[in-house]
Amino acid sequence: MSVKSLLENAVRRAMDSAGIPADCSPAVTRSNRPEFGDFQANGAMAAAKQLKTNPRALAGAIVEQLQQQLQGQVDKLELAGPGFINITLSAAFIGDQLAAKPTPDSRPAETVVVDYSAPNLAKQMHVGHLRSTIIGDAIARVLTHLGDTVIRQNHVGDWGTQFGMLIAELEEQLSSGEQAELALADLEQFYQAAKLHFDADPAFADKARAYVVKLQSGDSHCRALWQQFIAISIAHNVSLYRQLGVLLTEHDTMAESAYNDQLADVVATLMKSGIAVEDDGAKVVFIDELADKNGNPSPMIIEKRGGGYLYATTDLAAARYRAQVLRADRALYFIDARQSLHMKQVFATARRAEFVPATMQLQHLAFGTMMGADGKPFKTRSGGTVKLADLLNEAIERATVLVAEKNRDSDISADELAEIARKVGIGAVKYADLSKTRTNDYIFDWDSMLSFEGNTAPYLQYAYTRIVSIFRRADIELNSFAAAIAVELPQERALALHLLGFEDLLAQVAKECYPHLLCNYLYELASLFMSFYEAAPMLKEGVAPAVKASRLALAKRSADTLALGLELLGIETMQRM
RNA sequence: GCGCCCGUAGCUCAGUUGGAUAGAGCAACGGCCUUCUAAGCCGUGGGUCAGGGGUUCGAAUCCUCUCGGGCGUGCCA
Repeated sequence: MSVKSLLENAVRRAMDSAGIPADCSPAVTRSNRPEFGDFQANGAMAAAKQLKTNPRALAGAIVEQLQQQLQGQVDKLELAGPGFINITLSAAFIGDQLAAKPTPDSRPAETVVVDYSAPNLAKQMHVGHLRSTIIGDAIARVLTHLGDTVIRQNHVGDWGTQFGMLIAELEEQLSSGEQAELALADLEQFYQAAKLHFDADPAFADKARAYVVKLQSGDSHCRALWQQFIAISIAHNVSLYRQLGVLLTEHDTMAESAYNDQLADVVATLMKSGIAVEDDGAKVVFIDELADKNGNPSPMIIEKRGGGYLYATTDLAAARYRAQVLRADRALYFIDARQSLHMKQVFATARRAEFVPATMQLQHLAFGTMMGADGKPFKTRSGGTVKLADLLNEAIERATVLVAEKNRDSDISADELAEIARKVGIGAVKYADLSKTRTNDYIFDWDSMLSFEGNTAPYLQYAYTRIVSIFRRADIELNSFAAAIAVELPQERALALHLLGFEDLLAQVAKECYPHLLCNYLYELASLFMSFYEAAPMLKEGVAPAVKASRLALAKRSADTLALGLELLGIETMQRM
């Protein structure tokens, strides 16, 4: 159990003894100033308000109980201000807690569907897909680490009207002797070519329209062309996922088209139960929960006038599949914030139709848009969308220059430098995204993410290599090292207490799906380690053996936490840089 | 019109179910390398938390209004 949970339990028991109702939180947090101890419990004040009694007296009663409960674990319990309880732990207790293996608080394992990335297969992946892909992957990793059964679902777009045009184009290029892989080597170019063709040649445009219909009615020729197109497009994406260090594979693909044969049933079910009604020729669900202030319910069309389904229909089928076939306890949707209304509509309808049980959680984890330095959506100089592949290549190129500069006099081989640059470049791009609050727009800026200073991936990677370097120099095996920890210096204490909060932090990330919390934690950890490193020599002359061992143990614990934290973010570490 | 989100230092961003004197980084300025990687550390300056009103022991945080910005809003996804 974490130190914080332990304190929360103790304070809660003390609150029981003081006659405080069970719904009052102990409100234990880390103290924000050293003079207020290590932790503070602020729950007495809120409880006093509810009970209409004197907060300081109530806090005093809690402190009295706590004195007995925390015997030996704390050095000092202080009553301050209107009813703050300041807790200073004993150094021995901190050392013992650090020596104990970090065990997560018991948390019931769940089956969690994580829906992320979801590019449209008609085109090459671009920066617009980056946030969903990176953030979703990080959360999937965290949940897996905490013991959940994670089912990744890459809900790729493979069924729009544009596919008629694309397969008609593909057919034509194949008939002129082109190989499919070559024709589709650059999807963006292929799309442009098809579009030009479509606009310039009426006969081709007619064929394209006809092919949409044929494809959707199961024509085998069109279907074969389409499958060829889809397979190559997915292969492109998977290779990008590899380069990005994202765990998605082709097996996680669950395309829109996979639900085609269920759409009629979704609509029929909703019509039959009266949840959907015919309106102006279309089949529509009117959602009262989302009504505006004038009482107009929010409409969601699930079948167009004259037939044809929409993405709402597909999303309803997917929600049902995730509940009834995948048996998920929780489904997470990492989708752009602009689709908030749509997600609310789908969730409300899926629940009302009992496609998903009331016990299953549906969460839309929205994120903002990636902006350029000018505060407008991130584009190339000529105003086009930035391809993901180009972005990653540029990141590595930029990192290569920087890494080479820093290692002008080092004996690291060219191959290893290239590997370092790759990890630094990719890590920088991912971290820049992960470290901003998910729900806000964020500004993409090469210089700040690769500046190697401040809250960046390179800083964290550097902190890690610095620790590895200590052990290498001392010729001690990092992985197997163990020693008792005795915290003495303030820098040791601060680092130790921060390390003890890791499990709590992960639990919070799993619950709220905010990777930036983990980033902030790791950045603070690295900063605290750097300060500790300056203040607490390990290998230098005159350091007593027990002190040296203790500090090395703290360093090891820091390295392990950094490495694990970065891994959960999907960011690679290295032995030196 | 209606709905959702946002507004914190010059810039980029944190800020926990309301907690004590609102924090980092960059940029600026000043220190620290014959001693574990200076991609670092220590320090200084910098704030009408968009604005008004309210709730209370206490508000960046909750309520309300105003201003400013973004996005969405019946047959694309």
